[in-house]
Amino acid sequence: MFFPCSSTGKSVYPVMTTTDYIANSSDHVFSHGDQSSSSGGFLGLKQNSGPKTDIVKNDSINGPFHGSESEGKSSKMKGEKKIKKPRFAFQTRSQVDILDDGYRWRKYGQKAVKDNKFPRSYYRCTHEGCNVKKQVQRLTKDEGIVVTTYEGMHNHRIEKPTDNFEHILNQLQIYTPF
DNA sequence: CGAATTTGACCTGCGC
DNA sequence: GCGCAGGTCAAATTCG
Repeated sequence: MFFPCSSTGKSVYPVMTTTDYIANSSDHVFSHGDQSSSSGGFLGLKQNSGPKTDIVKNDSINGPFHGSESEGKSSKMKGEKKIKKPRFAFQTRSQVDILDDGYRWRKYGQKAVKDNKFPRSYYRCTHEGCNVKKQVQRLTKDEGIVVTTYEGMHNHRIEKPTDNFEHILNQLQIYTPF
């Protein structure tokens, strides 16, 4: 296991899913045939079987995320929150929630969601000026799946040299039309 | 001792 | 207008 999360030998593999399902809350997106795991390693980017790799992301109108950072932190984040930031989610097959992707995340909240019995965790990138957020949620349907939703883009280099995962992220950025 | 996590309160958007 | 659901803050606590 050469993943950063080494300790627990989890298998992170396919990267895909848009953020549509989050906005529309349509569950059909989850019905991918995940049994295709272990198909040529974790790097499911090569949609060989055709199941995943649907990075489409729907940042709707606003186009690129220029306003991702610098949110109105005046008092309690009021106003100027109209622009929705582009978000995109991955589904990962993992036994642990903490998917260490090489960045340093600080947890700032945890909430129970209505449909899922598992709580959702909110993380924020600790890098100065990098307000990238992500949330991790485990599916009630099958707890082997963890959905990680990223919000925003890192404006700095990866902090932890994690072997080849940086390469994966690179590909991700290529796939994402930002 | 500083940084990260925990956890309940608080805020906001949305549907009724 | 109210209540619910989701998202964030911040004080206290734990961890390294």
